[in-house]
Amino acid sequence: MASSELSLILNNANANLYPSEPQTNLLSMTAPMGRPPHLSEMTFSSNNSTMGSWDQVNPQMWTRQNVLEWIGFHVEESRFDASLLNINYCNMDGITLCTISKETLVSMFGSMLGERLHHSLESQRARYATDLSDTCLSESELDLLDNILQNSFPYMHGPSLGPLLETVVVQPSIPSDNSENNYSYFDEYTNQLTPESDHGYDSLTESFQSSQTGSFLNPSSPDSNSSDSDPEYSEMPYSTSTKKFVKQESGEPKKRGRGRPPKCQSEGYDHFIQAKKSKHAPRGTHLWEFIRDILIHPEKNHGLMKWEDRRDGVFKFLKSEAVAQLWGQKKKNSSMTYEKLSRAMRYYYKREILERVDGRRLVYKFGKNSTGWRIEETGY
DNA sequence: TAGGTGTTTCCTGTTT
DNA sequence: TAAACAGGAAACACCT
Repeated sequence: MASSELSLILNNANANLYPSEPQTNLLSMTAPMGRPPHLSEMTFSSNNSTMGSWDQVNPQMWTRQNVLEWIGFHVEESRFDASLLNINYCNMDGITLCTISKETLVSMFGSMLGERLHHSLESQRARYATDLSDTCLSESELDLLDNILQNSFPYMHGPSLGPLLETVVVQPSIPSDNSENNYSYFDEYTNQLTPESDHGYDSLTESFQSSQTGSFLNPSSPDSNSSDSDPEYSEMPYSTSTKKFVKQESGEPKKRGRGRPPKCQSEGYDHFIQAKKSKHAPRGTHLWEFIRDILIHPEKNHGLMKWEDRRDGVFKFLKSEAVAQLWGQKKKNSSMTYEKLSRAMRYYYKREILERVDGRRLVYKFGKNSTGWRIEETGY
């Protein structure tokens, strides 16, 4: 099932995994290093009480900046004493925000501001509430988001928190059928992974902007196997579906030919191409490096992958589709699946970047041409 | 601009 | 029966 929010979560994850560009600071931080700044130590720079870009976006699509901007707007509007707030409560993205109940908002921001925020949030959501009937998160996604929330608000305990995920809905624009979307595992990843891994891929902002333009409309969804009659395609705003392209070409849906079909030239697709070209992925970050980076930070990968034999470089995918989605987000490709990822992995056999591990599913081994994963290299 | 590289996409068939 | 594996084929995007 589609999930632009999960896509955003992935963007966040990738932005944190591979922070390539400085984020636009909405806040001027004056707090000393080493501790999270209190809200009173910051100045909202959202044009003082003017609505920011958040007003133009579905709350579920808000970035952390959008959320901060939104909170800042209401702090200003209500002349609320910002010193009473904790910045930790403001550090969330839209999807997380939308899972929070009114009671929780009140407990976080106080009755006055909390209620105001809740009211504003509901209003905003109502503005963008379209066809949410079939876009609820799957149970596993809810579980995963629950984890996200636990990670995001570790300081919030007790019954007041309530069932935060009850209200989670997702948008239909970016199909992503994977049930293992546990991407905010990386929410706290900031600057944790190997610095070399930052090769100028995505920034959160750009990922978000691109997704806003429809750049990531998903041409196929992994679990559906995307049959030609998949109604999802006909509802896509832009004709980015390769299958659709084939259909249009031949008139009658038939077996498509081998290989990657040429992409269509619709206006939407031009936009897509533009977005991609303007933010190309430079060399340096390869799939195997991406995999390696997840592996060499076991304390952060939260069960996506694990070492089977650290010394020999044998590892296993625990959440294969989640890893694939994460990789897809990194490459701005929302239709990435484990099947495709694994094909790319298999090409590494020839180059001896990976070695085959026979008889074991989801298990691979680094080959002699891979680097940076050995204990001697990483130091741990 | 052409060629190389590294995927990405899709496929059929096989194995677990 | 589904998921994963295997590998051919071709397209695509980026780099040199």
